[in-house]
Amino acid sequence: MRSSVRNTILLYGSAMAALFTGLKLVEYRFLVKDLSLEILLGVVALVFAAVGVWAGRRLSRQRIITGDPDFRPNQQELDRLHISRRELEVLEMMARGLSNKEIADTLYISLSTVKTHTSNLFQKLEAGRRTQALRRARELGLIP
Amino acid sequence: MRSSVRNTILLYGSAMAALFTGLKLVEYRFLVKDLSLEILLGVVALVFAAVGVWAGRRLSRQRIITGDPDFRPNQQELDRLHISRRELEVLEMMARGLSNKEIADTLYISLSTVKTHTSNLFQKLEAGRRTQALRRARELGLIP
DNA sequence: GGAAAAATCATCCTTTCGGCTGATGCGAAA
DNA sequence: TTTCGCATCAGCCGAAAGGATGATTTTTCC
Repeated sequence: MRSSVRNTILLYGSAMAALFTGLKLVEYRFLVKDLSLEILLGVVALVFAAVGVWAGRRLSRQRIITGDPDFRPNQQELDRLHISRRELEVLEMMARGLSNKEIADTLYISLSTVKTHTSNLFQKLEAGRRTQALRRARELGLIP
Repeated sequence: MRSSVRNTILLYGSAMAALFTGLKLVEYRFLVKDLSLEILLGVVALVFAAVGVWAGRRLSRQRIITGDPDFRPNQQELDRLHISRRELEVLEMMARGLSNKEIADTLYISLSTVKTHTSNLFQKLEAGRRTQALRRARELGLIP
């Protein structure tokens, strides 16, 4: 697991533990009667669930559908050019008009990583900028 | 005629007149025998012809073929969006992967003018960057 | 288990892009 | 003659893109 992801999980785990401990202390210290134990646990459960959903999505980094479900990239050209699965994902995002930052946010990776992928793509497609890369990718049948 | 174009023609005209006058002076002053009059006139003719070709292209600013001779842009959409002839030309250049500077050099206009056209195109196509504009233009059938 | 490929991330720097604002001239139509 | 659309041009500024260089970790395959 990438260090930044691990750090994020550790950070959130610690934060959750601190929050839970704090709530427990509040419960013991003041013994608030109209806020029952069930409600407290419900709040904690909600917060944990939300964080879990976010962490789960980040860990899985599911592939975003490009919007043309019937299109299949030319596997032969992909193999010939040695375009990896991740590079193709970034290429599809570019084809949708996304900026590098938007691609990073969508795929839950850093801006630096996106720039590495786009730079590698430019080399493989013999392009110097994204409009050229997209034109060539379409000619080769890599994107719709 | 734009002031910059007029200035260019005046500049070249003056330069040509000065060159011709200078050659005439050289001819009278030294009477170089091994360089006949015919050769001098030939050199002058070549220079003038080259400049004339360049000036002629610049004045006419002929439309550059995009490379898909069978494609016809959707005239209905062009009219509906009020995309002018020049804006369409710039759009086609963008679709070929050219930078703004390259478009300016190709169409013999300034970088500022290209930026004005691309900005207007973005507004009409409801895009914020050229990859979005190109995607939308293709969807509307404005470019191949 | 080890090697290679893939994926990830960072930093620095230059160039390009794009928004904003402002401007002038030409040609056609009213 | 005036108005309007189009084409042209400029400058400033911040953001984004892209090249170069370097690095570590994970995944895959032998």
